[in-house]
Amino acid sequence: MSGTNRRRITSKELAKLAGVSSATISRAFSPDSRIGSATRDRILAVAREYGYQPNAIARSLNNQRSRLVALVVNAIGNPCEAEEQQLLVHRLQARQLLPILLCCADHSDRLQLMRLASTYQVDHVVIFSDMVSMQDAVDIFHTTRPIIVSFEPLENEDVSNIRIDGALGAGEIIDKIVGDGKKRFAYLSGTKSSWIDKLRRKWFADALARHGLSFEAEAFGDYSYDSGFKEAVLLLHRSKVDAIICGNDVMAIGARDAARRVLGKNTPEDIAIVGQDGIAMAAWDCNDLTTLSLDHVAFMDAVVEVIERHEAGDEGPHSITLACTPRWGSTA
Amino acid sequence: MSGTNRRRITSKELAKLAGVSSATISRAFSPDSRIGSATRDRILAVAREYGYQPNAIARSLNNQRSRLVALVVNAIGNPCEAEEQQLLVHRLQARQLLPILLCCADHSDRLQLMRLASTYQVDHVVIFSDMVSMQDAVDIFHTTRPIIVSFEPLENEDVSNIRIDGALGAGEIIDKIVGDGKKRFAYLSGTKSSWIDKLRRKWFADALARHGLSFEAEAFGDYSYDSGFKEAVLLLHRSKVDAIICGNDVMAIGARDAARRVLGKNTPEDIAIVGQDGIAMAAWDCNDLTTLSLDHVAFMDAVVEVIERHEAGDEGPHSITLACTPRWGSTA
DNA sequence: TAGTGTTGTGCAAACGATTACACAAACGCA
DNA sequence: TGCGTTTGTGTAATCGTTTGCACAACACTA
Repeated sequence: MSGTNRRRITSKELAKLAGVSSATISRAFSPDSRIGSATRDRILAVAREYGYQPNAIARSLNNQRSRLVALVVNAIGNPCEAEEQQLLVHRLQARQLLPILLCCADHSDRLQLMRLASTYQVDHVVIFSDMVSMQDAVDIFHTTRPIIVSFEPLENEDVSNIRIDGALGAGEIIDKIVGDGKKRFAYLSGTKSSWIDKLRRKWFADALARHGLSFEAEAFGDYSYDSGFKEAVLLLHRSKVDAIICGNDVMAIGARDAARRVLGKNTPEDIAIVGQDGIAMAAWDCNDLTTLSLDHVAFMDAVVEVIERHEAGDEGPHSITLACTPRWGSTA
Repeated sequence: MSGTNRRRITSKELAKLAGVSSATISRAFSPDSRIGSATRDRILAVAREYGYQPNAIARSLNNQRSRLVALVVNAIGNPCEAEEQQLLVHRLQARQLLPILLCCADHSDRLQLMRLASTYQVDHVVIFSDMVSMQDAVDIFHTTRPIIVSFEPLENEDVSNIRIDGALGAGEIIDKIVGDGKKRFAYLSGTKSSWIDKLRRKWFADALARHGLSFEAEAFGDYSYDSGFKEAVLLLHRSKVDAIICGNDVMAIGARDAARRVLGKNTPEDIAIVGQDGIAMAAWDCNDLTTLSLDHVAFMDAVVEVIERHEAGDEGPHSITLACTPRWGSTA
């Protein structure tokens, strides 16, 4: 049991040791199957002694269920995704499902990566990344119904989705800032290409429109602190805005630091700064960010609920909508 | 090709369609195997047409290599681990290895989780978590030689390891702080049980000893901002320390906020605060933390190097040591 | 032209489990 | 006692690949 035995013992070998057939070994490890309880106990004892565990690969081949889940994400380093992934991974583990992580950073070949994962016959696929197209996901994982995290109703009826809607929350935030006397807004995007980012921007743009306002300036970062900092400096040098809505919290913190350090502007008096995501860090004393926040726990609960329905055989497609709500901090 | 076909086509079926045997299909997908290039091209064309990809589960069963890697971590939410994992996942993906994430947060049954992963016949195991004992890891993954990230030379000769040594760097930091006139030090631990934390503490304690000093106070958090904040408040209320060494950067930021907000003490004049890890956030303008920093890129390069040696058949065990160096910020 | 490689392909046996089917033993009941 | 049911176990097929072996076709060489 202790020490390294290079080879793992197989059910057939264990069968010989326990004086039964390999079928009986298998039954000893399946909770509800016809087997004498004395036999099962004996087998489990012998199995423990020799460190036997059924080979999940062989089992998957036979069952046609791998109990693997592909998680397609942009980046782990991004705190927002990290928080969500943490929650999701725990929920999966509790259900004896193992997550395979696919990280779609810019340089990697996302499609090839997804194809590779799909050859492992994953039982479920959760797409968090807005860098892969829905159609690609459906094509590549054509045996599982993917679960897509989206920000608008989907026209494709082959995917289940979790939809996130921040229109109302964005409205509340804009109302407050306009009420405080700010008039000149800028939007600092997370990426140029992301359709998620475009939608988030639209929530705020629509809210501004109701006040007869619109974004006077735009900038594009990459969701990182550094890009938030740099773009905010450029933005504030070239236009006289008094409010910046940022694509995520991390960029908002960067923008806040830039305003304070480079231009000597304080929040919320001189300039209002708003984030999006509602990561834990936003609530830290040194940040205390006003942000359009998503309840990550509810979010991941929703994902797991859809997974469970799929597991139960009800492939839907299912759709769940979650609303974002403001977190009021001292930056706006 | 587009649209959802529930069932995946098998090599035998494709063989029929292409007018060859399934063995030939297999050979078409193995880079160097005896097969006519005309046949291969034809098969690949037909395969593309029907969306065929060899089943990795079946292949793994036959090959005895799954190309799966188990990553045993404490938590993804922790920025330090997230940064490292991000780097590692990319490197694995580039080598067509897929990571399975095992998250050892407090409540989950770590051993059962590792046993589950081991049934998937993972080719490699990387243990980042100090919540699992080395012996458990070796026992459970007895067919692969685990790679352990450790902070001291290991006596167990069955594991490869990456050893992290911060003794020198800690010395530099302590020298500087003592040189600045500070005399009363506290250590704010990440956890009570972690042996990693104990070793990190020792680096600083040894350095203090060379100045004839020692830690006057201790506190225990859980590596989170909130715990850093809370414990620092308690610590500063019950003792008159003028320097706090923290178990990680996030706690250091919490402690800094607590000192500033609750007690009105500024760094580095009133109190010196030091972190450990060297996460990206430490360098943000709003933090500018002095911290004992590890080069995460070099760290993950080392992990991958060991994996590659194992893949090449040289199971070592291998050991690589990395040193931590100070990052000088404005908090100490 | 016969002899020797070399190439390309198919057959069939693994890989390590699960499970439908068959069958013997044990049991319940009239 | 005899029949029907339940219980426990074994046999063998199956899941979808890979690969050693055999063999035919072809290309060289002498």
